[in-house]
Amino acid sequence: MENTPISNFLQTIISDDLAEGRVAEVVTRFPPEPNGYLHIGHAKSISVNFGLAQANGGRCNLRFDDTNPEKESQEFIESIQADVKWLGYEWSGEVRYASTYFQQLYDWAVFLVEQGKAYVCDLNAEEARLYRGTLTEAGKNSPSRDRSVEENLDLLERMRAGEFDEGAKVLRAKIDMASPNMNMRDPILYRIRKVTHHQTGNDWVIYPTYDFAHGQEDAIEGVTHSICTLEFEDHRPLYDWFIESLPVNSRPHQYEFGRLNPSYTITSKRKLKQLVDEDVVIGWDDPRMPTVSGMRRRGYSPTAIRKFCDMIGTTRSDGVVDVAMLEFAIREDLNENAPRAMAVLNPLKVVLTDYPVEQVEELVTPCHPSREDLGERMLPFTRELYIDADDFREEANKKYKRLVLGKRVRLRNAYVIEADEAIKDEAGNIIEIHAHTIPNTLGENPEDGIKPKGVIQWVSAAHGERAELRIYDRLFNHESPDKGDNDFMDHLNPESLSLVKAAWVEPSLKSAVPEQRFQFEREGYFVADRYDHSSERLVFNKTIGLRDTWNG
RNA sequence: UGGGGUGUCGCCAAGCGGCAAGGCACCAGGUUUUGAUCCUGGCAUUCAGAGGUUCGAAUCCUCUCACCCCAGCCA
Repeated sequence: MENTPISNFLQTIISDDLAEGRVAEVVTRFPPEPNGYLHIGHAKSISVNFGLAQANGGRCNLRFDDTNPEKESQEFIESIQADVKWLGYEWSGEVRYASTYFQQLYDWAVFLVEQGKAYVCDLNAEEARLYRGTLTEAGKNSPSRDRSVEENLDLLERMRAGEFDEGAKVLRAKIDMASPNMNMRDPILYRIRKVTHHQTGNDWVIYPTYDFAHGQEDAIEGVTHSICTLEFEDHRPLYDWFIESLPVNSRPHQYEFGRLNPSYTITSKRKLKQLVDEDVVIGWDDPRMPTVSGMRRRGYSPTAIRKFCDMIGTTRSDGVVDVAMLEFAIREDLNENAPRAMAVLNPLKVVLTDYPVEQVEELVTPCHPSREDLGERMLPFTRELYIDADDFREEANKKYKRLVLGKRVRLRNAYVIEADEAIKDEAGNIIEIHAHTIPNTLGENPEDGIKPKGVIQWVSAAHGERAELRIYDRLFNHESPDKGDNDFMDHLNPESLSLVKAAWVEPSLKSAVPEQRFQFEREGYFVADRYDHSSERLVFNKTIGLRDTWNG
């Protein structure tokens, strides 16, 4: 992958550290907890961490922060690895797990106890909350705070041995219950959880908390720049406290950046899970989901997602990014790289009355207007065709550039035709158009000088293929669905999915393979569904429409 | 109201004492067998606000205001 030059506050810090010799090699890490699928916000974190390592000749680890077995699973571990790979990144060495450091972490906990810097606390969760104080009032010391080192050592060992019930005891750091930073009020290092861990099985009944684990994991791996989001800023003093209190063999530093908030979307794992659990969407990889796997199924490319992350930059300010930028990124990639094809979503039959009944012309057409390397495909042209019902009107003003009775239009990549008659049923609905071709207009303008004003797509009625088209729109119709008093469930877009069960598409599409992307001309970008599409059943998902500046 | 942060065009974002990059969006033209693409031009006398320092401030100082995060044995 190309090393695009990055310029942001993190790169500045790294450049200085390298220049001053504070670090010899840049080591970062992407540390997801395997308790859900990756979403666009994670994609940004991945882009930041892997991107910085790449740009500075360093390395980036993939490390599962699996310190809370209750919420985690192997399913998520696998999906996360697949997503990172799909995005085009390669982690350094083997996949890491916080759980492989559990023994080291425990040894360090013992060390803190021996130093008189940690103690076993008997307060239950409710009591601990009361003792913690509030944002404006100092907390009170736990009655367990002054236990002897010997007693603490004994109790900790027995916690590990499973002698106590869940919640009965915790190990806490002895720092300062009056600290204005809540994280420093004797934070919890270990809690008792008698559950099977997806990696370590039943080896442990006590598990380290994020705070006690994260910085030490970084130190063990030699991470130099531990990059996370802004909400962890208050944890940095604690992160440093552990690193300075423990005999670790490297000195990582934590830096924070502002998390990504795209408009019209939510990125809370809890809320995304709710959408899945309540069947609002069909799963984590529903094409409407802002998950990496959802965007993949929707037709977004890794290139576009990475481009988007580069476009929005990395800063410490917290804002809402217009999804139009994401849409721009995917259009830019697909405009350049997606082969063109024709599809008719709302079919209206056209009979070319002057065209021989049995005749079939094989029109060889480029797959892309400027990319010759994308090849050609064959378009069969016949007497009966389908065009989109929206592309015909009995009468219209001059702004309308499609087919009108008595007027001409260009059939894309084929002839100019002129509409003669609209055939209607008893109810007055137009069911068929009779038209005729203008001679010698294949690749040429009409000889009489009367040029058609517009161009429309078409599919041969005799050769077209039926296809199911899934038309997606944004999942929410509110710019910030979950900000302030908003209940995101109140802002679901009822039209986020509409099915076109029987569109007509050009025959070349029969050979499309799952995940192949196309531009259906004048309609938008579509991708053959990753799971449901086959040559026997054509299924395409709409990724994004073409930019539309026509307000008529 | 304790602590930690952030405030530069509708949105994102450069800028780090010398006189406001860029992208998205938008608007106006041009090209065009996709009302797409592409091309050209427009789009902050002003940097949350008020004072101050300075020949000179978005950049330094002071105060004010707004918004975000923190009281999980979640991460």
